[in-house]
Amino acid sequence: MKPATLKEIADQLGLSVPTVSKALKDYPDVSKKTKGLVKELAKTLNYTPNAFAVNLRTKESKTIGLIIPEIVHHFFSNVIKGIISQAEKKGYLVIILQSNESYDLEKKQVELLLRQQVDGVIISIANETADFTHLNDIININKPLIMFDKIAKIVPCSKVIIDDRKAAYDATKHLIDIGCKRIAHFRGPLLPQNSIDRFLGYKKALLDHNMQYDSSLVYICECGDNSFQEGETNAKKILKDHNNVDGIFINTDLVAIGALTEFNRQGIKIPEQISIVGFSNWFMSSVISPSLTTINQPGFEMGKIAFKQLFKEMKKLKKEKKITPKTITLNAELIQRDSSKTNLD
Amino acid sequence: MKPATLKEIADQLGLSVPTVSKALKDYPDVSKKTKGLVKELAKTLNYTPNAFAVNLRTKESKTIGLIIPEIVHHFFSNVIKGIISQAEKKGYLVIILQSNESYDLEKKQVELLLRQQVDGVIISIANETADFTHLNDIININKPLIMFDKIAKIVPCSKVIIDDRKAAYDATKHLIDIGCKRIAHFRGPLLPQNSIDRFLGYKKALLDHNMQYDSSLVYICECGDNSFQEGETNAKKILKDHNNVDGIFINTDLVAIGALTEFNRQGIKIPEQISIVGFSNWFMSSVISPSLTTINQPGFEMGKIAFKQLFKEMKKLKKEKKITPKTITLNAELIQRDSSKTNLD
DNA sequence: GTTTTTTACGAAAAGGGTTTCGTTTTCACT
DNA sequence: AGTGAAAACGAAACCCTTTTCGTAAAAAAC
Repeated sequence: MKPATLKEIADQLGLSVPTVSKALKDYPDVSKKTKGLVKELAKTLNYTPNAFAVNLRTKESKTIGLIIPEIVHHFFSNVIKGIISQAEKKGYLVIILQSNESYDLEKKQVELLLRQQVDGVIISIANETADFTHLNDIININKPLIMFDKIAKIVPCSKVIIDDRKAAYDATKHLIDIGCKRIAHFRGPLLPQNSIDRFLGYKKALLDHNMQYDSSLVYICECGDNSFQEGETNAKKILKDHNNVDGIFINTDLVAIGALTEFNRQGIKIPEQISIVGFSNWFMSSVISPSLTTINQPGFEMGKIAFKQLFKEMKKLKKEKKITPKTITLNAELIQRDSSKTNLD
Repeated sequence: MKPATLKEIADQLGLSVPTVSKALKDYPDVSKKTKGLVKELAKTLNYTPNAFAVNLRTKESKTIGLIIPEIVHHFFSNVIKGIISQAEKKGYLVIILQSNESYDLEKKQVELLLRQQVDGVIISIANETADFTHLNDIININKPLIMFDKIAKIVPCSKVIIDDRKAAYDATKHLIDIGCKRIAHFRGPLLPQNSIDRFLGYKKALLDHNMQYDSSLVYICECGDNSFQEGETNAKKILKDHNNVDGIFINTDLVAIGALTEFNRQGIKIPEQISIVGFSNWFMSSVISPSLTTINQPGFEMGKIAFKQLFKEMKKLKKEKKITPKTITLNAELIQRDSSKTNLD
């Protein structure tokens, strides 16, 4: 059951290969009669063009690459879903790779994707990544690159993000509004832009409302594989070190849920004694008890928009040489739940 | 910055294209001196072979396809991770598509993958899928196919599964062992083999232990996008219809968590009044309260093994024509947590 | 010094399609 | 009948690499 080729169709009809090719693609210089014959035979032979040959000629693979730090992750899997759904509509397939938050892996994977001649790349960079030559390589061979969520400002490509600083500001302000007097922050790693921005938003909200910023109230989490445990650990630490904390803004939901679990275990009342606000709105957060106040990070939409932008740029690069990078900022709203009910009423 | 080709290297060194090609691949009929020159220039020009041309020649894409019903899903994202991690080791890339539990989409996606000439396919079929010609098509063009989790027994390909019937039997027996007298079952849709098997395991456990099987205690869930809501709905129903139920075995964790949430809301004590056992061991299940007793379904490992089997078959099909399908059954253990503590002590 | 073997390279075909350009055929118009 | 244009097709080049096979030059054997 070998797939049929143009040559076979041509031979059977006494035509040449180019004519058959053109007939199938409705070129104007093929007669209607011939087109009919060709298309009919193509159908009965179940002809599909050999993608390898087409790719070689057209220099397009109709495939894009996606690199993310972690697949088993509510936010990222939503992004994947958004990208795939949109890509499918436009006839593109998506190759997914996982960097495991490792710079070395990320670099290798970019090379892999370029070798496989993907038409474009979408990436959320690893926490470790501080050197961006592998990303600039993509841009230099004139392939479009889109960064989302964890981006690097220096890299001259389009980006899809939320306003992390504002969202963090809102989250912290919410804690202030409900009466928290001493607000801690579990921040993410030092490098990623989004964890920096969330920290800055937290800090600014404090200062804007005449509250003291105390660096000893800021705990760092790796936010990697064992985020949940980090939440538990830091919850223990904070109870020991700062028993007067009455609010915590936490960099990501999974850590927040870990902390919440530990507080529950120790009999600390949430939100009466400590209010908690997470970040990302994992599905889980609506289900645990108490349910978690958090920032909704629209993963599915980010994925869709990231692909749409990539598609635009792929199209544009066929005609022109340069594209002007664009940064798209999506809205991220606070979702108020039980972990931060006001104690002022 | 166009990538270098063999021709460019050949021209610069005054050699022919075939010689350069052979030099890079250490053919014995190229002198050491020439090899040295070629490899050096290849490095400075940053040569990488054009994948399109290689694919066309070798008829391999070093790419496999993966079709799953839903990406935002703890079990499936773990499978994806397992497959990708293993594929990367062997130099394969993975194209992921999502069927959304739709037969039509699944069919189209198989066609897409075949057109893109993937070297093999791994699939967990949609709930809707009852016709398997699209899958047999893959086998007929002599490409290896692996089914996992949601399989179809009729399709002559290798499969990676757990023993759903035994696992369900164990889950139900656990409920019997801790003293439940009237055990309900929230089952999955009617078609998928695994939801049938789980139902049969439930039934057999009842009969083996002299308990009456009552079909009115079996509720059907679609287990699709709104599994959680289905859990809530069915929990409400069962409270109205059968207020003497004291144990439920539920087809999947997400539904179980929905039910649990509803019971919590209505003040039903878990496990004192009703014991619950889920299926799959989502991460969430260990975190909610009470934590959920469940069956651990090893997604990551299933993914790894599925790819390993696919790899074996891809290798084998290069030499021989036929492969003999193999079914690999993994172990799935009961994880006992708080939603089913014994009330017999 | 001639024959045989080995070494080192290149020509050519193949893989399957796309696209440009030229050629033949057909038809319309004077 | 003669000219010009339009219609319908095919030759050839191209995309880049791989592999078989043939050949020339160099080395070894007699």
